[in-house]
Amino acid sequence: MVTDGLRSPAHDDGAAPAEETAVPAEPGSARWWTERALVDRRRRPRAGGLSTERIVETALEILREEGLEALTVRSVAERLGTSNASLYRHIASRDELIALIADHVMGDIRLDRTGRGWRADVEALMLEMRRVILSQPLPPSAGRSKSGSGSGPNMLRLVEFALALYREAGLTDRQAVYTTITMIEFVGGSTNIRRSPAGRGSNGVAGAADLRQLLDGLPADDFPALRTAGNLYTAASADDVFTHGMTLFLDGVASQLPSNQ
Amino acid sequence: MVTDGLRSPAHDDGAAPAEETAVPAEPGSARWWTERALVDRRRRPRAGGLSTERIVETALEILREEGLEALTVRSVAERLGTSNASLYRHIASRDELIALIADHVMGDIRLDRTGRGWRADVEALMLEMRRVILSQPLPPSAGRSKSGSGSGPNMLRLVEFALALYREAGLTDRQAVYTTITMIEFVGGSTNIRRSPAGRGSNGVAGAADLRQLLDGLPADDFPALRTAGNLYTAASADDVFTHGMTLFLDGVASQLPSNQ
DNA sequence: ACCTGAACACCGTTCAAGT
DNA sequence: ACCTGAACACCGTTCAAGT
Repeated sequence: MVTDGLRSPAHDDGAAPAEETAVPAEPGSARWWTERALVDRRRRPRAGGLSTERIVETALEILREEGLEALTVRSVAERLGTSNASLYRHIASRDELIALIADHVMGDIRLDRTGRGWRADVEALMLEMRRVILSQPLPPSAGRSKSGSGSGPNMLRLVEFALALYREAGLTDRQAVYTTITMIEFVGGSTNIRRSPAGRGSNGVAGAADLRQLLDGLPADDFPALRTAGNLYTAASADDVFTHGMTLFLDGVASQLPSNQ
Repeated sequence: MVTDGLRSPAHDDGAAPAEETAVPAEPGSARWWTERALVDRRRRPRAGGLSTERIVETALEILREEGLEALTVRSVAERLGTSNASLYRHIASRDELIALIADHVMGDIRLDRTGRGWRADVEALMLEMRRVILSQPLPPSAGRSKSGSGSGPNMLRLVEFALALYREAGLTDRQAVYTTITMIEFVGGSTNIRRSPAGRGSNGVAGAADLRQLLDGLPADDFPALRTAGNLYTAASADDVFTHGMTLFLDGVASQLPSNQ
């Protein structure tokens, strides 16, 4: 399954004189970011013309104002006052656009030390990550879910910051790497589900009544634990769950520090 | 933003005589599952006709054989030998189909006790969840990312099992609920990113060389931690990272047990 | 090198008409 | 109640032709 992304079932192996490009890099992957940096260098933008930057910012506007479904190549072009075909001079596909947006947004994450030790630093970082990811309107994992994700400049900057944090806290290089990746996955996972239908910043409480009703309709004897814990389950806010999960994570990290052994 | 899912910008408030339905429930939400259970009861299937079950199973075939992009309402209809319009007698939209698939797949998760204590039980459960989620071919969070997710019958069955596990381990009701949700989010998050371009069961090692090259091209002084930890970062396998994260999680849970205080 | 109108090959969904 | 052909209103992407 090498020609992923192509629609035609016909492969053209050997037809082209093999210009080293072989398989096109998947948007968001390490190779894609590498190749993109090279291509970007030989651009000759015109006065008042398009640019990747302008495209991404316009796309982000649409995303925030109208949601993911409204974000089409055509809608971006329209808002920019050009034809949709013009965008393909700067991005090769809609997937590329989304990969660019995903990393662009991560640039909003503030990377600050609190001065109150590693645990406070990590906690602040995780809350900040969550804040920014949730400020992204709709595609909970649109960009992040792609394979090889996390290779964009802003994600690398985040990884660098986190690695240093964990190393200074006392973890080994190996532990720091694994813990950093785990942290990123965990925060991402916490924003994937249990967001209320309304979207944005709501806490899941909105759907509590609906969930309550669903549980009430269940066969009484088949879900004893869910029955007794019912109210807690339906009313659990996403923020509280995140705080709890973060505590578990931090406790786990703490138990690996040399000072703890 | 109440008319989510509709394309027309025109609202028809007051036009319809308000048949209690108001806003249509979002596919995968608690209310949607509840309403669906009712509708399913008054079906009168014909001999050899369609059924939601057949549609979901056919869709899953396409998903496994050809990936998410190939899964269209039309392709499902074609494989079933009917017109695409016919499917709309059983599902109201493609989103509904995906929500049904997402929960259907969760039915493959085996819920067994190991007999070796809560920690072994939780570990087995998490590995089993991960196995099944990764066996789902491509939509890492297609169904799970929708708001209010986790209300399908198979997810409820999983939640029930996990709640009982944590309660018996010694957590309070509240802790058990929060820990269960955290666990589900964590496992989901671990399958969202860092899967190799090839898809399936690969461990991220596939893209190691590409990532290595990307790091080598970075400004030397800006990423010191990433530089020194570089090889570990590029070569980290998704399975090893998951195992590490699971250990952090389990250690965190252990520290909350009464026996630990 | 950049931009564009027009077209191609798809989508999901609806609806009137049939059984 | 169920099924369907045909159509509607979109998509992403390509390509020849322009500057």
